[in-house]
Amino acid sequence: MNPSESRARVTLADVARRAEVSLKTASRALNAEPYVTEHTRQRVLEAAAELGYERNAAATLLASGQRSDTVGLITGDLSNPFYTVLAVGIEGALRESGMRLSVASSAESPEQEWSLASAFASAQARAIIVASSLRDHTPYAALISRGIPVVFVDRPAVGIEADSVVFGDVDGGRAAAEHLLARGHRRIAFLGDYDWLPTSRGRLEGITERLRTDSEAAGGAGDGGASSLVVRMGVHGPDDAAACTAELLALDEPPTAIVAGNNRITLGVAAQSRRLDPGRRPALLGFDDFEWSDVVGISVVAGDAAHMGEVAARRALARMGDREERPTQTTLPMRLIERGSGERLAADPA
Amino acid sequence: MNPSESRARVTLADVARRAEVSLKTASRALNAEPYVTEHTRQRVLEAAAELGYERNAAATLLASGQRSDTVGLITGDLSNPFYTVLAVGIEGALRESGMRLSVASSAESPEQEWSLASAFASAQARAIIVASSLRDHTPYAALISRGIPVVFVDRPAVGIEADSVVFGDVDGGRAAAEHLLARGHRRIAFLGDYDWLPTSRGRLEGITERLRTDSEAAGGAGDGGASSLVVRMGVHGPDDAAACTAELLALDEPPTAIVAGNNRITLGVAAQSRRLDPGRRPALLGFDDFEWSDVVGISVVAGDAAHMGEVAARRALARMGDREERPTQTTLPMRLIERGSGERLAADPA
DNA sequence: ATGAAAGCGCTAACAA
DNA sequence: TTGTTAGCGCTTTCAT
Repeated sequence: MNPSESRARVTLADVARRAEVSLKTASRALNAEPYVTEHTRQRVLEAAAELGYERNAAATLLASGQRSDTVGLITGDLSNPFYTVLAVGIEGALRESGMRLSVASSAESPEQEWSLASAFASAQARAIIVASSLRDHTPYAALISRGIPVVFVDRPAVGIEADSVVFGDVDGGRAAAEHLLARGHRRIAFLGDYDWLPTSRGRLEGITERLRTDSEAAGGAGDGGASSLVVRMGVHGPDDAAACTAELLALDEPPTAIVAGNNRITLGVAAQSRRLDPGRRPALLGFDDFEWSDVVGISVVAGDAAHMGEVAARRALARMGDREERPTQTTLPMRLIERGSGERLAADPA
Repeated sequence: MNPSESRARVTLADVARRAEVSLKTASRALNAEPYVTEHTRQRVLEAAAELGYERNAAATLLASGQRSDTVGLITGDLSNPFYTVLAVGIEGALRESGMRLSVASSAESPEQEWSLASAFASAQARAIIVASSLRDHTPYAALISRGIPVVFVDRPAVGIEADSVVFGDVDGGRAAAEHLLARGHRRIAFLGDYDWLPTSRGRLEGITERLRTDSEAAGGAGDGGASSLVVRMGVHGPDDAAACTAELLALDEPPTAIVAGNNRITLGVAAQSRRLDPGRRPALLGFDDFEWSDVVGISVVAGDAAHMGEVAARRALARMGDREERPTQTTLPMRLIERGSGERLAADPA
C-alpha cells in the first residue's frame, strides 16, 4: 500500500536489536547514562542514526512518571505586542534553566483558556503562566494542588491564592493624572478596555483618585479649576477606540487630554486624533509601551513587559522546586515616559 | 512529608474503582464513546469529578498510537509582529479543524530550531510549520518521511522538496523600484537583513532587476538619468538600521529614497530619518506591513501575513489527510500601499 | 557493564 | 452493554 517510505515507527527495541544489545543498554546509551562502554555506546548511536530513530516523548514521560520540560503560556491575543514581549522575557529565563516555552492563545475566550490550561496539564506541562481572561480563577486551584505551578501575569488571581505578577496600575493611573493636571488639563477623558479587566479598573482608579484629590484642593482654595473626567469603558481594540475618540472630540466641550487604557486603544486614539490640525489635537497619554511609540512621539505610562516575563518565569521555576511557600504577589512599577504627546498644554480658556 | 495536599496522581483506574465499573467502561464514558448507559456514564463522570481526574495525554497518545492534535509553529522571533500575525492566521484555520497551535521560538538559532523541530516530532505533533533559520533543510526530510507534514512559511525549503508558502518577494522588489523611479528617484538605497535570507535576496533581486532595465533604457535614450543603487545587507534590527541610515544620509550624495528590507529595518530607518527636517527626509518604502504604519504614514510593500498563515495551515491540514501528493510551492502576492512616505519626490538637482 | 522483567496510564481487540 | 487481556515505547527496579 505504501509506495516508497518505510512508515513503521522505529522504536528503541529496533535500535537495540540492530546494535545487538539489550533494550536497557540502548536506552542508557541514548540517554548518556553512565555504565556503558564507549564502544557499545557508539554502536547504539550508529544504529539509531541508521534507523532514523526518534525517541517517543509520550512513552518517556509515561515510563518515567516525570513532567515534561515545557512551560505553557496562555494569552488572549498572540499578536498583541505586550504579550509577545512578555513571552520573550519568559522564554529567555526558561532557556537558562533548559526549559521550553509553548505559547497558546485563548483568543480571549474563557472556555478556550480553560481548555488550553487542561491540555497543558494533561500534557504534563511543568508549569503554566497565564494572562487570564477568566473572571474567577478557582478552577486553577485544582491544577495547583495537582502539583502544577500556575503563575498569573498582568492580571492577578481572583478567588484563589496564587502567585501573580502585575504592574502597579493604580500608581500608573495616578502618575498619568498628575502629569496632565500639571499641564493645565481639567477636562480629561479615559478610554478603558472591558471594565472587568483588573488593569482597566486599576488604571482608572488611580486617575479618579488623583483627580478627586485635586478637585478637593481646588474646592478649598477656590482657584476655579475643578477637574472633570469623562470615562468610556468597554472600548476594545483600535477601531472601537477611534470611534470613541471621534465622539468625544465632537462634544461641545471636548476633553483637552485623553488617556488610553492600553496599547490597542492608544493606536485607535492616535489614528483618529491625527485627522485634526496638529495644534488642535488633545494631549495623549497611553498605557503600555510599543515599538513605534518613540517614532510616533506618544507619551506612555508603561511597565517593562519583558521583565515581567522574567519575573513570572522565575517564580514558576522556583515553584517547581516543590517549595510549599506561600503564594506571592509581585507588583512591578510603571513609569511615565515623555515623548511629546502627553506634554501638550491645555489651551487657555479663551 | 507532604503537608496537606493529596499529591498522588488520580488515574483512570481510580475513577473506575470509585464508579464500580471496569477500566474500559470508565474509558468509554470519559471519551463519550457509544455503548455506555446514560446511568453508568453519569456515575463515571461524577467519580472523575470527585476525584479531580485528569487524563494523562502521554498515556493516551502511547496507547492509541495516534499523533496529538497539536501543530507546532517555529519562528525566529516571538515578538516580531509579522510572525505573530502569521500565527493568528494559522491558529484560526486550525481551530476550525479542532487542532491546536503551539508556538515556539528558535531565537534565530539554527540549533535551537532543529531542537524544537525534533521536540515537536517526538511529542507527536500533527504537523510542523516553520519560518526557518536554517540554510539547508535536508534534515527535515527525515521528519517528513516519518509522516509529519512540514510546511515552510515565508522562507522556502532549500535542499528538499517540501510544501512552502512564500510571498512574491521579487515582484515586490520590482514594484518598489518602479514606484520610486516613477517619482524621480535615481539614487536609491536598499537596507536588507542577512543576505542569506531568501526574502532579503528576493526583494533585492527585484529592485536590482528593475533598476537595470531602467538604466538600459536611460542609456539608450540618453536622457541622463542612470540610476544607482546603494545596497547594505546584513542590517539586522532597528538599531543597526538606524546606524546604517545615519551613515547613508551623511554621504556626499545621499540617497533620495530608502527601501527598508523588513519591518524591523523600517523602524530604524524611520526613527533616524525623523531627526531631519521634514522637507529633507528621503522617501521611505518599507517591506512588510505593521499596525502603526497608517498612523506614521509609511508606505509599504506587503503581503497578507494572516492569509499566509491560513494557507500554510490548510496545506498542513491537507497533508495530514495522508495524501501523497507532490509538494506545492505557493507564492502569495505583495502589494504596494501608499501612505505618504514612499510618495515623496526626488528633489530636483539644483 | 549489561540484561530481564515489571509496569507507567491508557486504548484496542476481543470476549462475555 | 460491559469486562478482560494485551500491549503502546519507554524507564525503572533488581539481578547478573
